[in-house]
Amino acid sequence: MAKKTRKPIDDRLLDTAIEQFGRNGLEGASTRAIAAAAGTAMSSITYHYGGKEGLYLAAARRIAEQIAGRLAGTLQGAPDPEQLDAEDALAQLVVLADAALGLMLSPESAAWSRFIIREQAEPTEGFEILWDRVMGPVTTRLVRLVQRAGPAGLRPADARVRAVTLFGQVLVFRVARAAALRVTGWRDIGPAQSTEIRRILHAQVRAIVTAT
Amino acid sequence: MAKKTRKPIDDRLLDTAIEQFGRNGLEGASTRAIAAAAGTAMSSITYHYGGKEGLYLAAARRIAEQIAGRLAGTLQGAPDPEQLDAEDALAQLVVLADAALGLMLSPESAAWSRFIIREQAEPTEGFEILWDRVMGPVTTRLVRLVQRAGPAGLRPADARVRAVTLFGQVLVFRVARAAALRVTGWRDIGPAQSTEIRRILHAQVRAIVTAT
DNA sequence: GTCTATACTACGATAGAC
DNA sequence: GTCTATCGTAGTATAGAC
Repeated sequence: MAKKTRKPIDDRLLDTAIEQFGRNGLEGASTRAIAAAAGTAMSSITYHYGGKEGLYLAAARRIAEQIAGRLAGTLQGAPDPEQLDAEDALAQLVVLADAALGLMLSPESAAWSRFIIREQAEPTEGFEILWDRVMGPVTTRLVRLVQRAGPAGLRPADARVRAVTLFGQVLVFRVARAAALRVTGWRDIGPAQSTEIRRILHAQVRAIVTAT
Repeated sequence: MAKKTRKPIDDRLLDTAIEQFGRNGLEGASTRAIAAAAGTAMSSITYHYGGKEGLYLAAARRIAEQIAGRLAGTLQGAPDPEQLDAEDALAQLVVLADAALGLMLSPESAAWSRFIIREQAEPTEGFEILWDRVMGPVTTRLVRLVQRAGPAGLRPADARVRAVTLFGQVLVFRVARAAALRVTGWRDIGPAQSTEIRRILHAQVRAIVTAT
C-alpha cells in the first residue's frame, strides 16, 4: 500500500483523513464524512486504501513523512552528539528545541498532534509507524544531546528523564493549548508570542540541562 | 468489572461515561455501550441526564470534582503566595508540582486525562466546567508562586510562560506516556520510577524558576 | 478510477409496560 | 426508576455501472 502516487484524490483523502481521524478518532470519524470533505465517493477509500483501517494507517505514515520532512532541515548534517563538548551540545539542544517548538506551534501540526496524542493514549499499529519514522530517531538524538550537555557524571537514566521533561516544555503548548492561552492571557499564539516562548525556552533548556 | 452493588445507577453511569467519552470522544462513544458497561439500559441515560450531551457535561463536572478532591489536601490551608519569600514560594512550588505529578501518574487519572486532553484540543462547554472548577484556581496559584519564587524583577508575562512550561514537565508523563516509556526504557511508571521522576523534577523546578 | 445503489449493522431518542 | 420495543438516521462494506 506504500504507494507514492500524485493523484489528487489520494492526497486530498489523506489530508482529510488526518484532520478527521485526529479530531474524532478511528471509530469516531466516518468514511462518508472524510470522502465527502475530500470531494469523492466513500468507495474511493475502499479502492485506494482497502477500507477505513487502511486509510488510518496511511494517514499515520503521511504524518510521519511530513514531520520528518519538517525536521529534515534541522537534522540533516547536524553534528554527531558524541563528538560535541558540553557547550556545543547545549547549542544543538536549543536548535532541536526550537525546531520542536516550531512544529508544535505550526497550524499545520494541529491535526497531526491530535492524531498523535490519540495514539499516545491508546497506541495502535499507528504508534509503531510514528515511533519508527520520527519519534524514535528524534528522541534518541535528544537523549544523547542531554547526556553530552549535562553535568559530568550524569547518569544515563537521568539524562533520559530530563529529555522527557524537556520535551514536555514544548509539548505543553500544543497539548494544553487551551489552558496555556488562558494562563498567559494570549488570544492566540502568533509570531510575537512564539518569540517570547522561544526566549524563555532557551533559558530554561540551559537551566534544566545544566542543573546538578 | 468489580461489583459495586451499593453504587447508584447514575454513579456507575458517570464513571463509565468518563471512561468511554475519554477514550472515544463525545461522538465516538455510544450511549448503548456506556449503558451496557454500566449494567443498565440505554434509556437510563435519557432519564438521568436528558441525553448523551447531558451525560457528557455531567462527566466533566464529576472529573472536576474528583480532581479538586485530590488536590484539596495540598491546597487546603496552603499559605498565600503573596506572603511568602522566594525560598518558601519555591518550596510551595515543589509541593504543588508533586501533587500535580501524583495526579498525572495515578491510574485513576488516566480516564480523566483522556477526557481533558480532548477538551483542550477541541474545547466545548466541558472545558469551561473544568477550567472554572479546577484548572483556573490551580494555575492562578501556580503563576503567583512562580512570580514569587522567580528572580527579582521577573515580568509577570514571563512568570506566566514559565508556569506553563513548568506544567508541561509534569503533563508530559501522562500525555506522551507511550513515548516517555520508550525513551526511558521503563516498562511502566511504578513507585520506583515515580520517585526518580520526582527527584529530577524537584531539581528542575528549582532550575527553571530561578533561571535569570 | 470513480461513481451510484444497496445490504446490513449500529446509532440516539422516545414511547410505553411494569 | 428501569426496562423493552421501535423509529428514523447514519455508519461500513460491497457490487456493479460507466
